Amino acid sequence: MATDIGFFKKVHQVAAKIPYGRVTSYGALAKYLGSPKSARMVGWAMNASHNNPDVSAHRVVNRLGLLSGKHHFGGTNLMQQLLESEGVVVEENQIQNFKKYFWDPQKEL
DNA sequence: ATTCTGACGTGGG
DNA sequence: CCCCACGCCAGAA
Repeated sequence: MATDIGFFKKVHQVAAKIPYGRVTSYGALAKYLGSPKSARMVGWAMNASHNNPDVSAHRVVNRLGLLSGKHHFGGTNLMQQLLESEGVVVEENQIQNFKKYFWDPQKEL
């Protein structure tokens, strides 16, 4: 049923709305979904989002702006390249001016 | 069925 | 400042 939306699906739907050139954190998404302590699941959901072309998992990083999930992007610096191609500055696997690029679903959605 | 692990975050010592 | 433990849910062995 379409009403059977689980945590993963919710994550996918929100993640799919992350604007171009913006990033957010797993915790922020989790919090928006009503489970601030389920940040891990958000990351897990990203793993499942490989089937969802609408979900850009590379725009989701941990709360420090670290590309913690880059190892799941083909195993190379693909994630960083994608971000940089969107105008996001990434250095040492960490997003610079993270706060500036940060997209808060609670605030902007 | 049980156990462990995993793209995290917060809190306590 | 650093280290450890807990919570959360799903999937794999």
